[in-house]
Amino acid sequence: MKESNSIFLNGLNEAQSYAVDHFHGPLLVIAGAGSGKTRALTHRIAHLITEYKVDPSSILAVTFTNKAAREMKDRLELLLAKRLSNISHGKPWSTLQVAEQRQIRNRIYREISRELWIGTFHALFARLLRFDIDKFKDPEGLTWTRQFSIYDETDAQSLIKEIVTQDLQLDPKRFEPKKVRWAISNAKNQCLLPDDLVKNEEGQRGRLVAETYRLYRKALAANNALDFDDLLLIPVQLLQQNERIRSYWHNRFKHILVDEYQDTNWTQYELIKLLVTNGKEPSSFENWNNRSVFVVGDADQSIYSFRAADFRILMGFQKDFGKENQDNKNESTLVKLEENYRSTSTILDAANSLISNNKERIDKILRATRGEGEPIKLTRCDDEIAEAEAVIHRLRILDASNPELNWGDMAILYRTNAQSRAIEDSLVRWSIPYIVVGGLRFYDRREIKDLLAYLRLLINPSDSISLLRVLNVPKRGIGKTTVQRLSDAASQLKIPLWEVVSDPEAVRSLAGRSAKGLLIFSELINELQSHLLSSSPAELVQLVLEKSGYLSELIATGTDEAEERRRNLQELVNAALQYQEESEDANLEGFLSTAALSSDADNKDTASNRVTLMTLHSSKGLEFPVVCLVGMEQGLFPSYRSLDDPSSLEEERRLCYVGLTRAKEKLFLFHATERRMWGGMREPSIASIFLSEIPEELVQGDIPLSGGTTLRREKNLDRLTRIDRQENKRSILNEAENGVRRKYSGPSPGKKWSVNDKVEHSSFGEGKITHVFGSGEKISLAIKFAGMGTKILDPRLAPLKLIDE
DNA sequence: GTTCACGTAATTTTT
DNA sequence: TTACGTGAAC
Repeated sequence: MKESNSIFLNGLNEAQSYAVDHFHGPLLVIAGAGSGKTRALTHRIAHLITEYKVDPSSILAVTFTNKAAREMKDRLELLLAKRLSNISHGKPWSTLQVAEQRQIRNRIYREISRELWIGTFHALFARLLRFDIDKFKDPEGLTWTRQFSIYDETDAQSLIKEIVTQDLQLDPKRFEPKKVRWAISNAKNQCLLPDDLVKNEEGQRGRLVAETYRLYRKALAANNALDFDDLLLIPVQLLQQNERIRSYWHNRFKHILVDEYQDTNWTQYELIKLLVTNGKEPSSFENWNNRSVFVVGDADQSIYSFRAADFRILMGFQKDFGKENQDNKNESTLVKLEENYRSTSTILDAANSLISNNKERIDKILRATRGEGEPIKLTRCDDEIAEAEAVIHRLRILDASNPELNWGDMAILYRTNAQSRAIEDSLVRWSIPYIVVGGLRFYDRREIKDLLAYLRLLINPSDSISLLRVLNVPKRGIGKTTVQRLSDAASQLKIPLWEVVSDPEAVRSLAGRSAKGLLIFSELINELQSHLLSSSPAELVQLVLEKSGYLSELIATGTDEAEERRRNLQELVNAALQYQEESEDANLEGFLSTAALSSDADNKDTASNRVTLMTLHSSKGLEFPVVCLVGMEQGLFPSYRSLDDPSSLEEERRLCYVGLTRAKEKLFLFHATERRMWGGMREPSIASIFLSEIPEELVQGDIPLSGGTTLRREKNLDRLTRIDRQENKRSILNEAENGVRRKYSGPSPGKKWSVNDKVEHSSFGEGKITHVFGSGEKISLAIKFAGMGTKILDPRLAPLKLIDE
């Protein structure tokens, strides 16, 4: 069946090759950071199609982000195009004319990539539901149609708030909608229904959460809407209850690949199981002919347990799927990719050492394939402003002294989004181009959400959340009291709000003087609906913009802000056009799904040469030659919520591991001794425990930098600093040398604390100093206490005594 | 019905 | 420090 010497096995190491060539049955690939995981995935798909003659439409590949999906598609297309170029033109891809290349790409698209299902769990199963949700039979009789809306977090929360205040008549201050929403989301991600929650939950509060969950589900159905979690949970229920549909998808998807398997939750796991075994117990599932499930992950990079991900699913993979099969066929179900092609050995040693402090993990190491590189540099700063300046200082030195490095090669990573602000200020001051990933999503801008709400309402008039959003936008003189009266009527009659709004009789009798606006509105919607079948998504966006009066209102306002909004809306038309180009059967439902499920990180264009700012979470799967990791402080990273919970602390440590392993060449760590949390309050902070878990010999320490006070004075000298920037690069380099020299010229006055000293703490007992951070006034110590682990303490405050030997 | 001003709460991480 | 929700004035 298989031709030997597949070109897709060339250039792979033994483990990668084994993974790519695996055909029948389950396989778990433990893939450390930078071990060529995406390479294995794309080569495998190409190999399955070309060597094992697998039909592309029977392949399902699940990624964690849309961006990863796109990258996988692109790389796969290129692999296949190169092969086809050799076969059909007899020459390498790079020597082909542009027209020939395009011709090949088109052919690959038509015959292969169009057929593949590659995407996130949410996107793929939303697609499945667009086929089959009308066949779903809910035990409580709830129904949805294929035109369902997808609610984002805000929509979901307002629905829950309505239930809490209106239906349950509870005080939203005591029974917070946000927390309830979180509890419900958690339940859904563990495959639990309201009834399961009733059984599990003890006490008043738990029962209220379960009741809210039940009502929320009912409300979603009434709006013909699903939240993100439903996109996974409803398919599970549907596949469990409907044997015909289950068999169809089971027979269709013969080869399933899951990336970032450590971050799957139990609902996603259930989906995989249903598709792979057609609902049978996985351990007794035998029929692996021409069928595989191939999961790739790294338990050390599991960072989404707050979203109900559970890396024990990864740890249990071998036990779950076909243990007997393994014995019968003498086939191993595990392969480890441990050779790292990304980072210097210094960076890897640091990461390996850090992660070895975790107890719960699969044993695995990263073997370096590259040179030692430079030491990691650690900088202590006075506060977050000084920290930002120190980071920028670093980047400027690099820019000046390494011609091959571009701004686009550098990334600044942080624990929380709020930390970006101080850094952005500094970047602006030094006129360094940058991009913040993961801030406000394009699709979350007010004007965009307004327009999308119109579109959602057009295809799904039951969607009252969308209706309420646009009913009086732009202003039509429809106020709160009118809306309340109409809503009351709708809920008494148990019909969607739209049916009241669109009934002229009802409007006249209920609305009084806002009747006119309401009539205009329902006429508008009716007219727009008449274009639904004949117009493309982009045309519909344009139509809504014009006919609703949204555009003319913005033009009339004439402010800069209105102009910005107008531009964004134009961008939405472009987004719709792009969607139409990219998808075969473009329709409005599809466009709205794409909009709902896209994230800011997906839109990051790697082409532009800018410094990247993002959270550690969004950095997963990426790599940069230069990485700056800021805010390495107890309470910030690790987050204060994890400080007294060992398993959350382990998750924070994994997050740190992810951060460190993003760096290819140069890694810089920063922490501040004082940080403005919110408002004007400054809070002292001590170095992160993670810093003490990186071997000291890999780190070149502390360059003292001028503090916040000096910088604030400098703000007035903005012009001067700009001039400074124009100066030749040597001055910047001198500055750097000075910085380093300062470190060595000033021996620490707090000399009495040094590494390996034995100390006694009044409550922790005897310990040994493993790290000294800073010096003089700003000193803190990492001390390893017997049986207590390592603590970071400020010796000026902590009851510590030096023990002489 | 609309607008504006004031008070209060918030900071983990995201499909 | 900002962003949001509430309430009272227009």
